[in-house]
Amino acid sequence: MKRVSGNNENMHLLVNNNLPVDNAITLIGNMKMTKKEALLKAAEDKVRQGGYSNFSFRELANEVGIKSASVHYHFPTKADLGAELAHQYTNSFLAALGDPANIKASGINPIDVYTQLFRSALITDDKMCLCGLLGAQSESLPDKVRLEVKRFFNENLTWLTVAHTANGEQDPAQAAVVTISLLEGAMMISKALNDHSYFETVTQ
Amino acid sequence: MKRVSGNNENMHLLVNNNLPVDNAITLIGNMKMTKKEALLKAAEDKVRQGGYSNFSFRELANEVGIKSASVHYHFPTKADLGAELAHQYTNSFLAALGDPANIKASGINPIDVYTQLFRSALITDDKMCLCGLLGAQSESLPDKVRLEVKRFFNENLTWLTVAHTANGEQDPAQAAVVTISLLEGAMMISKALNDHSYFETVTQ
DNA sequence: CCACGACTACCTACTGATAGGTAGTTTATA
DNA sequence: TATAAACTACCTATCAGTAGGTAGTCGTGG
Repeated sequence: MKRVSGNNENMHLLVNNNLPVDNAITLIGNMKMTKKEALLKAAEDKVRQGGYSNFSFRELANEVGIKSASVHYHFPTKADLGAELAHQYTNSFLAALGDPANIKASGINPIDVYTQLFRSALITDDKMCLCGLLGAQSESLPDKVRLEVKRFFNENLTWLTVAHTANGEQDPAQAAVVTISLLEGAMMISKALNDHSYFETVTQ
Repeated sequence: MKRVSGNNENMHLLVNNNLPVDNAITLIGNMKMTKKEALLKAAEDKVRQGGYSNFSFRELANEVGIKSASVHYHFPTKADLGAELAHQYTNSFLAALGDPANIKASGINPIDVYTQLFRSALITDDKMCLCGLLGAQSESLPDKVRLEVKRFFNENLTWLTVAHTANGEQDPAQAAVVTISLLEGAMMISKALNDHSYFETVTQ
């Protein structure tokens, strides 16, 4: 097992990352992360390809190099893993967006920033939006996962409404729903037809 | 087992439906259908709620009143069932749409007809578009299923391009992608937030 | 008589989950 | 400073349940 004892350098690193000081740190694809982080990353890939049932504890465990039973140490149930995954995805997404008012103040259209984040999710990763896919299969999700997916869309609609307000739209709330619908739909079609140019066509 | 022998009335019915004359006819929810049709209907409900992995042969068999092994008589593999499901869904969808030129000629905007078909899919059934959900999880589908999903979107884009051309749009191909993106996206958000009013907001 | 549409009876693989255990680390206490 | 208690991050072994799929059987209708 790879363990890193708490010397001065990586003590600093660990504290900055809010990690338990003695957590096992593993190298996964040149990225330092805890097993828990690695599990979430592996799960994200699977879910963004095929939805909630497209990952299993065994698969994730194999990919990060532990046993499936040990995954239950980090996430008591599959629903817990799914909920935490959606929660962190939403947080990262919002963090990457930044504050729409600040963006507007710096002379940039926040809707372009929003569109660009969707674009990079599709182009860089070649995968669907995690919460888009989960939202579509909302009916079959465990409650706590569905709740986190709802949070994603509510937070996004709030952000977009502020952005459209800053842009002086006459109906910013409606514009927000239209924007997110268009982007999620364009993503879906690009994935279904395996051709990213559909996304570009829509966002032009 | 409920069987209806081929008397004169339903002989007529069967021939009109292109069914093998001696197929076992079952009453499922006041609807006369063969076991095969009933299996497809049951699968459609499941898939439109949770995607391709949201149905199993055992579940379908229970719902139509046969054994899971017997499902293999109608559909050798799960992929065969999924592909035929998507194929028939596409055909029904296109048939319900009709000819965009004829619609336009009768003084109706074909895009309104298209929107209305999506609306009734969402409102009447309270479910996602089958191929929308499958398209989002395209990466994890068996080849023959993915191919049928592609066909759905290609046929829809063709229909919409003709419709927008009839409407005199300057870029009918782009308008087609925008229309389907908007509707699939609005469906996704309405399902995720469990509120059909988002669909109405977008289509206004 | 024979094909159709079921059936019984399996199989192997995999699912999420649990119980109980271990080596090492940290913290509290006396 | 020594020791006890608690915690971390795993492990092995096992469970009952379910997945899709196969082989072979059989009654009924045309």
